[in-house]
Amino acid sequence: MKRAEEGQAGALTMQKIAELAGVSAMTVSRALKSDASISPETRARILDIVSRIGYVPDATARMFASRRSGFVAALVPSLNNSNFADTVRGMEEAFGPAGLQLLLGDTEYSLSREEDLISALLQRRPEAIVLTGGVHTPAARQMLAKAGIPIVETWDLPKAPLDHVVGFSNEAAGAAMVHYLYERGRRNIGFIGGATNLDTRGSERRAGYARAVRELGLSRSRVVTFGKPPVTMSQGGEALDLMLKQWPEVDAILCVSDLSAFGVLMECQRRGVAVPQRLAIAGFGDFEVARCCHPRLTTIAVDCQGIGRRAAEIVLSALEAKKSGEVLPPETVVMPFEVVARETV
Amino acid sequence: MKRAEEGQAGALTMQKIAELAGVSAMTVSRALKSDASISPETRARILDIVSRIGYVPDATARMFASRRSGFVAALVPSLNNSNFADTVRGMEEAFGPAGLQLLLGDTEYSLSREEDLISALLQRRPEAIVLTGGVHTPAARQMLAKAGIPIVETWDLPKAPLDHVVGFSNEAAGAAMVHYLYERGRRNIGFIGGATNLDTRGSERRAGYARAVRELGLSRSRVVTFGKPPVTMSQGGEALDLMLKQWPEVDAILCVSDLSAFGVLMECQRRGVAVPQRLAIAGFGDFEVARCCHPRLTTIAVDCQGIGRRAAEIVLSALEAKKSGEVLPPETVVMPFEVVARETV
DNA sequence: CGAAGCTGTGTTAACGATCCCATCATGGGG
DNA sequence: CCCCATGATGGGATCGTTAACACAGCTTCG
Repeated sequence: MKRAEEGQAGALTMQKIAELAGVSAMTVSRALKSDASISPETRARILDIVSRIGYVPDATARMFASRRSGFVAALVPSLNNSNFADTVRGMEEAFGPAGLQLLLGDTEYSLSREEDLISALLQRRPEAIVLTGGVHTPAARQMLAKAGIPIVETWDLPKAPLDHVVGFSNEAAGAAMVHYLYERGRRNIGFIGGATNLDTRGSERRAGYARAVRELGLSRSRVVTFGKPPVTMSQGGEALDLMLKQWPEVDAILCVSDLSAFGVLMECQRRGVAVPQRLAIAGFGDFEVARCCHPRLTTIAVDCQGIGRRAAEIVLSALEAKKSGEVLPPETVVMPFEVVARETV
Repeated sequence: MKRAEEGQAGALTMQKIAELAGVSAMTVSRALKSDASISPETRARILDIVSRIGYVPDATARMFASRRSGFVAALVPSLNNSNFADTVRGMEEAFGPAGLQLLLGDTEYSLSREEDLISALLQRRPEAIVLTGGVHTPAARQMLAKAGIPIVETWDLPKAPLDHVVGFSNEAAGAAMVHYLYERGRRNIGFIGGATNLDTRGSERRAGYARAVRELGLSRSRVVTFGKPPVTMSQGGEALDLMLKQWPEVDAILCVSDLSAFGVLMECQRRGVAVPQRLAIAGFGDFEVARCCHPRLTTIAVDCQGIGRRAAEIVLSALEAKKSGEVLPPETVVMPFEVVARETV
């Protein structure tokens, strides 16, 4: 019964096509590959039959026979974040045409969840894996090393990379924004970010803030941490309250992301705090909301999609090299970031 | 060389484990399944060896041998949209524990891209497929019917469902918001949405708007369409300009999503248009930005994550039924939506 | 003109797990 | 004491495709 239904599709196999075309299964297989040696006439005849009868090759069997899964695993802290979604899109753009399927995992900013996902995804024998960030559990590092596939860490510049890297220095970005605020005359600069170190990129930005404040000889650092990542817009607003209570003299706030910066901005409007006259606000990530809100948010722009695209290109060339037995030496691509001056500073 | 590296992991097979444990490969297989008939001692001994030596079963081979892929395909119009990202998260929460891996595809609001993705994903022999919306190309419908797997269409209530449905009436939602605006005394209500019919949910909402305007006997409908989906925040602002030029008397605007509504709101602030006194604004989707902006956006809330979770539950029960040869009758789950009154109306 | 190389195709043997059935103990009931 | 049900394990066959090699028929070139 169930068999019969599936029979239509399930029974269709290369062998059947081969019989219809009067060739061997192998020839059908060759007809479906672009680079195989087969006469144009035979290929045309087979492809015609294939399309007319609606045969779809079984990718599972192909993977199994060729020992190539056609998968690339990618882990992001959150899919519900336009920056990472852009990176995923960049990867898809490059992997799709190459016939590679992206296996996505959402770590929810948790290293242990990352470890679980790595172990689960490795069962699928991906041909490469793209990670976000440079911090992983020891078990995860071990599994990855043992997997023997190209690895790309993104969005960060790890001290001890596992393999390839496509990222930028979040620490430098944080410092750069402090310098920008300083240039614009701000002297009492605060920082709002997450309460944990789970978002390592956020922690790096905070470290950059602290370094710059020290370097510039500003009297003290004013840091309000709030909530687990991802830090929400609303939490930005709540953090502003704490910030103003503790350091009423603060005249500029650097936020871990545009989302929290937006929350701060809206809370300022509710309280009648003049932005940027009384308080300057800076974000990170150049989210759409930062370009559109009023006043427009000064922020740091990164080419998120470019990170994904570059990561994918590295994976593709590593896989290409692997065909001829080579192993590409680890490569680190440093992506630029840019302070985007708008209206909140 | 390359072989040698992979040798560590690649050479490990059930046969090896079986030899080490002094049993047959079949017994190792049983030890790794939870419901197989095997003695507790044997299982414990095998599992001990497995974990000590770090053997990871090859999911590809398992898929192939058991004719079960462990995949569920899911197509969304855009990953970079918090509503759909939430739906994906809802699915992941339900599929993960069930050992199913989500294969995600991003249709970019294009039916032909959806068709391509369906054809590509079907090669992976997913056990079920979750789609967004109820409109698909004829070729796509045919492929899906032929695949003989459970299908769930989400985020809409298709007239002719392919199989199961978890959605709500976008048309009714659009109409409901018009009625709400009417109750609040607005009589000159406009609509801002995308210029194409690619976003079928958006088109439905517009249809609901048009119907409600007619029903309420409002003099005319005022529709500004702008850009391809996804309609951005900035496009909302630009559309406001067109709206005010064409119909200066408009006193309320219903937007296809919170993102465009937010763009409208910000543009109002730049122009000094008082919201809601002079102009009421309503959005759709209850995005975080709607909850956090100032003034807070009146919108329509849907349980996006719940849609994903319910869709996954239906898939799981359909797969469960399939084991015993049954085919579940098509089920339609209507999710509620709710007008969330805030400060822009 | 024969050796060598190329092209197009077929044959065979995997790939690594699971399925189905057979087999062998073991123990309880007649 | 024997028979049969039950539980635990093993032995092949098998899933659909591709890799590797074989080979026939041509062309090319010394």
